[in-house]
Amino acid sequence: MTTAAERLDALAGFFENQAPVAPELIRLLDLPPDLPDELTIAEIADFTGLTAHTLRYYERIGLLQVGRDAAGYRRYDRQALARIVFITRLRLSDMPISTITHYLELVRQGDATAPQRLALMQEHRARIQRRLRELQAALAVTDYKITTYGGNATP
Amino acid sequence: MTTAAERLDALAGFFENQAPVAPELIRLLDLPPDLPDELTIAEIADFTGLTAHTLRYYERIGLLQVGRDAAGYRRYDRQALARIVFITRLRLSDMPISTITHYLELVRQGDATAPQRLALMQEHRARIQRRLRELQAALAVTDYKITTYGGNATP
DNA sequence: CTTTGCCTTTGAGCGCGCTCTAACCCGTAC
DNA sequence: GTACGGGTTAGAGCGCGCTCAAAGGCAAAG
Repeated sequence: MTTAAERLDALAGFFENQAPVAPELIRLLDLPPDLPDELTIAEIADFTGLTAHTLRYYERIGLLQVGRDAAGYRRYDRQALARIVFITRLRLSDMPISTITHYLELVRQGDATAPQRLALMQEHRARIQRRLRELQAALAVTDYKITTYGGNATP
Repeated sequence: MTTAAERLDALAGFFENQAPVAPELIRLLDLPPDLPDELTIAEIADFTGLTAHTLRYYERIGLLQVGRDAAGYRRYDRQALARIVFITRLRLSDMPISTITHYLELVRQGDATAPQRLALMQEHRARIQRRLRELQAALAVTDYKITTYGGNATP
């Protein structure tokens, strides 16, 4: 069994494809080959590492749309799963939920919004790169401290 | 004039030195050579990019101790400045304020706590590295999206 | 039939890190 | 003197992203 994080890696980037998730992806994702087409909230939570609470919250604020079965229970198909993974990836890079919502809204509006989506992603990439530089600077300070402690107990 | 961010880089890592800030650092930091020994809150805010509100807040929660002049105004010496920069660096790498407070408390307790401080920094370094990997994964997804938009307007 | 456990909804609560407000004080410029 | 642009305090408020609680429904196991 892989970890939730590894599975996220495997699925990320594919949420917009209308085509069904490719078989090799399913293998990568460690899904049982006889995986039902629809997953429960508990399975999605287990798979992605999000809590069921968070998944319901995402739906409540309009970040996600999920169907229901006869009993009123949520049913997630493979595309929903891929979308959740994509959202998770954006969240992990600190994209605000409002921006993700906006992005997905653009997707729903169709091809005409592609340039805006591109711009949004480029801006996000720049932000990530700034953040990477910040973190590397912080890492340097931390390493400096660690080295100092290693060589000399006096701060 | 350098930016606040560049000045932060120059000062980071030196807060614990009891020695006065070295002259070459002062040059790096773009401080006027006749810099008074004590700075006002507005100067510190300008220098670090923090707001005066935030500086007061940090002091209120015990993260910082700052002296007062005759009129009751805060006066920051060079060591205080270096400490603020160090704190800022840790904050930028998402160290919780409570952990920074704890770390500075250990520093105040003296050399005996060096091993604990070392451990704390090592743990923090590991966290930063995890975060760097996460961000790089997110960057890959973002780049995938950008490439897709570049090659083909259809998502 | 009842227990058990997971599901549903709405709404409230929370932890973090600021950020702002109100009421007041200080020192320089006119 | 008085206006003005700083500073001071204690305390309240806020935005974000969850997280939990209450009250109840569904279905398989015993």
